[in-house]
Amino acid sequence: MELTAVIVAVTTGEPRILTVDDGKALPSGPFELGHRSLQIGLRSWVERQTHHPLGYLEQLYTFADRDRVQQGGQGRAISISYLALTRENSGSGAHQPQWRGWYRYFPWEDWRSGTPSLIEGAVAPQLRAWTRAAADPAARSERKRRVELAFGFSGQRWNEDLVLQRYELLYEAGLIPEAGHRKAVEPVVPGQPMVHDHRRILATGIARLRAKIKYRPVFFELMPKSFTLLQLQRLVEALAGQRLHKQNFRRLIEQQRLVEETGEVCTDTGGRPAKLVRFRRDVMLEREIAGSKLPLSRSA
Amino acid sequence: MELTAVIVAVTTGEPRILTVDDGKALPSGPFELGHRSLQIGLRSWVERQTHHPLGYLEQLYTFADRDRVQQGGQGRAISISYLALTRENSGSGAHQPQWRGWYRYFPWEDWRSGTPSLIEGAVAPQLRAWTRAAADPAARSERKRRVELAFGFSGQRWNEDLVLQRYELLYEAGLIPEAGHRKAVEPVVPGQPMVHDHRRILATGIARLRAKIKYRPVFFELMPKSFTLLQLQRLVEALAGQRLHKQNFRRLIEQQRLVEETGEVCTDTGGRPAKLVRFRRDVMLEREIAGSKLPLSRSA
DNA sequence: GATGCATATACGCACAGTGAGTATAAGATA
DNA sequence: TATCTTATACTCACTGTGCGTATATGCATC
Repeated sequence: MELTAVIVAVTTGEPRILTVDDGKALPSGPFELGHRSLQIGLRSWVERQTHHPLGYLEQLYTFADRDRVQQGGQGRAISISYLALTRENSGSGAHQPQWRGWYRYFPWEDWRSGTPSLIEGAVAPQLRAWTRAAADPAARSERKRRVELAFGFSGQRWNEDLVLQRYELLYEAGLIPEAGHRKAVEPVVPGQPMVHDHRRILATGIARLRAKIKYRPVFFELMPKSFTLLQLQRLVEALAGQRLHKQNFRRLIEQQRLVEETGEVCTDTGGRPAKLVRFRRDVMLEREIAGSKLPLSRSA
Repeated sequence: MELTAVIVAVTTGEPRILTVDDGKALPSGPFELGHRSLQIGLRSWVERQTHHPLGYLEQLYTFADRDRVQQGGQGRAISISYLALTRENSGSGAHQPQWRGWYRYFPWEDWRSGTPSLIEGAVAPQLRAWTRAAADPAARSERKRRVELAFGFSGQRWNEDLVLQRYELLYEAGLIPEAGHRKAVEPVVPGQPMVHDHRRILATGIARLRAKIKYRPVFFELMPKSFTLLQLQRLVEALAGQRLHKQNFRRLIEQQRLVEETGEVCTDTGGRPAKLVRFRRDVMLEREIAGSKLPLSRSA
């Protein structure tokens, strides 16, 4: 049994993850520690690695497929993955794990400066070729539908949450080196590979985080104690891979009363100094009871 | 390694789960089947049990705590739990698993006929006593806050999604028999216990399902081929444990174009016959790209 | 067969949330 | 001082949603 962790921090506007083996793997290992629960063991392990208190920890998924061969060969290898949010702290030393920007692994996921050029340059044509290569018309239209849905070709908006679906489509289409397709000259989509299914686990983590920030303000775990609203916006944009509307972002944060002013200002913003704010920890919990999208009946 | 499944069906307006051991346990077992993935193995196993195709299957959570002692004593016992949606089919035979209404295990979760009486009768007073029994004022106010949040005392709306939080609070307060608190005469809250942590797994499943129906129409997996809108509403109400506003529910379903008319009507409704509708499978996939709650910037 | 009952279906209205734009404030810098 | 840059305030339109009223259409009953 093995744990794998997607440990996220955002530094200088870039979302990064903690990696080992020169960026080719996520930190993982057999965590047969003496702790009462996996969660607690993982938490202390991550805190030793990052020298930062771990704000948020969440289980992602458990893989236990037969392809995952266990060392020793008896039974299935089980891999439990976690998502953790923290802040980067340059742990020195040669054998320290390293922080890497996550868009290096998924360059097609960063839409902050508009549509990434590799979408039209590499992804779209190769996915279209894969679509055409389907065996029968039914499979072809099914592929077409999935591609259009996940990548927003044909007009739909790009949905930043579908990270995993997009990765799996590319994988299925043989455009991901990890798929290990036979053809030697197989063209692949840019993006650094990882060992085993680590890039898939990372995609799961990014997708989960992107979905989560919409209904729970977990992003505060990634911020310093005090910050400006623009810094917060840049962080959310970094995670979502999308530009946000500045005025509306402020309104959202303010009307939810997520922050309070510290009284100080930050003058190194270039223009008018911005007020520094801090996160109101107490609302984190209030937010929990938020809304439902069911048409509830209060009276009857 | 063990799999545990929360298998849900809704019959005659009651959400039910497949149980074994006279309702005291969820179906589970060491699934060392020859299948490629756990998912596939579990799917075929459930389909054999229910004689129905399994519409929806989702991993819930993996427990691997030290308290869970493995038979044989080596290492942790790992338990992977799944949520499955299907339709009930009375499998005959004496040793067949049995369907049980899930509110038998969580009577405080059914608000369809107003606030359950056991909330004011048993839950609230005992939770208040537990709150008062905290060691210091800080712990007391923390308990108070958590209780008010989860159970909506002090004015907030009842949030039907917080099934797990409520169960864990009651557990922590010693009001759940499974907690195995020392005191022999410990008063407990009504609700049938289960073996091990099965009731906790069930709570996880209910919570996940209640959250899911808000942004993905999974409830169609639980319906027959054709149905009336009121039947669909009753099913959603059964899952959510809440009454819904009829006109708004219809509007919601219609404007999302989730169903189409079959042309037939159902006359055994009592009053004016209702049109029969069927689910439009194709929108299931469109729905995926739905909305984001981030203040996106489309132009800039 | 007229009447009432029960359910289905249609429509209207108020209000909150949200996408998007314009305008003003306040510091830095040439 | 003029200009640039960023911060902050305000407006407006549109949509989603909670909730109520009105109408349609079958059935049971007298």
